[in-house]
Amino acid sequence: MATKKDRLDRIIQSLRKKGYRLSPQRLAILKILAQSREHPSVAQIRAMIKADFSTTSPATVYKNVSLLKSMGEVLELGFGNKSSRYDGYNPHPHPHVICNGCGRIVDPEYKAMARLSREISRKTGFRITSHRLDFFGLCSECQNKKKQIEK
Amino acid sequence: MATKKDRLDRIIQSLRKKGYRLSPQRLAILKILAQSREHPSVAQIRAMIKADFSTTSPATVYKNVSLLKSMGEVLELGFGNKSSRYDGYNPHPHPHVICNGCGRIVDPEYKAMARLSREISRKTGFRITSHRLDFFGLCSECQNKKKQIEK
DNA sequence: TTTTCTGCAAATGCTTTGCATGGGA
DNA sequence: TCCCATGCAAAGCATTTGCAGAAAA
Repeated sequence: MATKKDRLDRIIQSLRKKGYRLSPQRLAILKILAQSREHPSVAQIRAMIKADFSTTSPATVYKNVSLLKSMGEVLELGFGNKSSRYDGYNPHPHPHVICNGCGRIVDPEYKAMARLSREISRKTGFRITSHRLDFFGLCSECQNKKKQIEK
Repeated sequence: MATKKDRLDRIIQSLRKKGYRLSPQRLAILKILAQSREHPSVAQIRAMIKADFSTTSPATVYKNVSLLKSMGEVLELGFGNKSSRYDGYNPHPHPHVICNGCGRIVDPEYKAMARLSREISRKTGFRITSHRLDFFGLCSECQNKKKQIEK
């Protein structure tokens, strides 16, 4: 599947065009964000590159994530207390389903948000520019684990 | 309209039943949360009671909000960076429309979330227990202010 | 060589916790 | 009187910022 590589290349071109450099650390972070569907946190990104770059600081990861966010190449999913998760695979607003057990985040199929957004705009008078739709619950694995414990 | 008072009384009864006390500060915080539709932050609540209780600490407001949250009487709207906003008027999940200009939060009418939630559950295998739907944009007043500036 | 990037440490901002004092019931 | 609640101060955490040295281009 060429899509993932295309996405990575696109971001790399965009960085080059704007005069940013491609350090090995930046490239590693970039690959994770552009190619994984895991919606990783900064700590998770840091853990994933630890084998190759053991001294990479949280600050470096934060700075790179912020840069990509400001370029519109990464979507931040902030939560009240827990740390933010990042989506560089699909950086445009879309629904997320979040497991309260294991913390995994998946993308369900759902296409009707644009229509709903227009409806809300009409009802409230707001000019709506973005949205956020999250569902919280237990994934099937965590449901099973819970059943095991209850036995 | 008796609804607002009813809601306040209901919470007061619930607190009494559980052995919690009704300090004047707690009552003031409670009134704001149960009766206003402003979705205030802790800082805003503190500002609103300042005239009557000038020495009330943030900790006290946080403790009261947390207590009401744990009783299911207040809904917390957490954001990534900004401070949380609280809804004690309608503590059950419902859509919010948030102005990026002035920070106001309003409740649009929308009833179809239960159906959507079931659809997502079927598609993903999650057992969904809660959700969050936010729209971001500019309220009509902030749209007008923006136009004034652009002239 | 120039300028950006990294990574340490310090700073920030919201929220929570600990604890002595105050005050409902 | 008995505990719970308040409010100060300190601690916690995620994130941001400052800066000197490292390293892309």
